[in-house]
Amino acid sequence: MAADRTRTAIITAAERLYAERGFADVTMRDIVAAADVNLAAVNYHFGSKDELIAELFVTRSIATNRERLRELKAAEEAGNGRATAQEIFAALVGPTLRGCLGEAKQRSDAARFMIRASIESVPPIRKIKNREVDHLKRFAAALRRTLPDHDPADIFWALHFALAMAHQTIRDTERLTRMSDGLCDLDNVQAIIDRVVSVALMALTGKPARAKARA
Amino acid sequence: MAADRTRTAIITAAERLYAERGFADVTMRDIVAAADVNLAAVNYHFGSKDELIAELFVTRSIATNRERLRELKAAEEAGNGRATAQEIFAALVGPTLRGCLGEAKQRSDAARFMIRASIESVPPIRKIKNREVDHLKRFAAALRRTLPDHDPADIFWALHFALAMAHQTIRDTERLTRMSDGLCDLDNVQAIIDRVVSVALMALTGKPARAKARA
DNA sequence: GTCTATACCTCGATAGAC
DNA sequence: GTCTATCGAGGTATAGAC
Repeated sequence: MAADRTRTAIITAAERLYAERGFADVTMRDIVAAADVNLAAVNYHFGSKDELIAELFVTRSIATNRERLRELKAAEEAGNGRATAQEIFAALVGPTLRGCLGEAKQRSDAARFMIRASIESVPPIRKIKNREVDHLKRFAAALRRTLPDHDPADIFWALHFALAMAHQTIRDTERLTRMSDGLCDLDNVQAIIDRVVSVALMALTGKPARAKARA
Repeated sequence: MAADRTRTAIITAAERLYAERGFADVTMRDIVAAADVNLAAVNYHFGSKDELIAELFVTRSIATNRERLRELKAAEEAGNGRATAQEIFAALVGPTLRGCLGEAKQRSDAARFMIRASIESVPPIRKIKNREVDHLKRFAAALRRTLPDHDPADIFWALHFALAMAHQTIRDTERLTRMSDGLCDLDNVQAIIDRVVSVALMALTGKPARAKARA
């Protein structure tokens, strides 16, 4: 239990510092100072700096992925086993976008940490993302159930593009704001989700999205 | 001239090593050993490791941006001052995708370096990318000339999405391949450009792209 | 099993000789 | 311009206290 306290203190301090200052600027000595523990405690509990970062990222990723699957299941149950393509894309990009965009003031350390992870793409996190494939295959499978006549390759491309748009929007919020001189509204998260989903749908079907597929 | 030789040797060796092994695994001592120069030479000629990386990236970026603008101008001249939206998007994403995708064996160090830069997004390179805004505004301006009745915000969103799709395709080639079990063809670069452009167009106009706007 | 003090090694940077 | 020597910072490893 004393062990738990130290471990938790490290996790909390590390997530906060990385969220605030990014991965490049935070050293292990910074973290242990903030957590008020000994330098060697990080290696004892996590093995290495990279494994600490990996654990932080995995914890938050699991939460996001769970929320994605929850939305997917809910849509499938509401549709008697078939979600609409629109709902599937929304389940994929909605949780991430809702977590990372919106009013900056009230953002949690967890949300800001995930934004950093997206922007800075440090080696331990890259390795984990490469294993995200199985999770994505579930959304591909859902789309194939809904659109059995579609070319499977087009389905994968559409998923790939949906993720691309969502992640780049999180990553390059600032560039989009500056390029558009503030014209692109990045506070209305639902509007952004709708936009990404609608483009992903068009990528898939070659047609503009109908406003509402099901009430 | 002796100075030039040293400087060039460092640049060549650094680009090759970064291309081969990524930024995280290559130290300055690796670079100077490969270039057969003294350790202090890097700091003398470039100031710091980060400035060396920045110079490598800027050099290659300028080449890409020049090619983008060349394509844009060519299309505008062919269209008497107005390029089609299709041509504008193609000018934006074509040079990058042609440089970074396609047959892996014949990829130059320069191309592989740019792929690494895209994937690993190391601090000095992030800083430079943030100044890319002026370049993008030229493409926004071209689109506004071609589509004067469109909502400007939609134009910026479409440009943002086009870049997102292109960069993610370069960055996550492997994930897309694995997710689709090899079904998505990443060797046919022109087909990928067409796909990205067509989705960007739909994002902009809300309609599927016509096959050829102008012969 | 948990934690601490401390030493080690690699890396980027720099001062000063040539 | 180039080189040697060395410094400080950062991540890691270990020996031993509790």
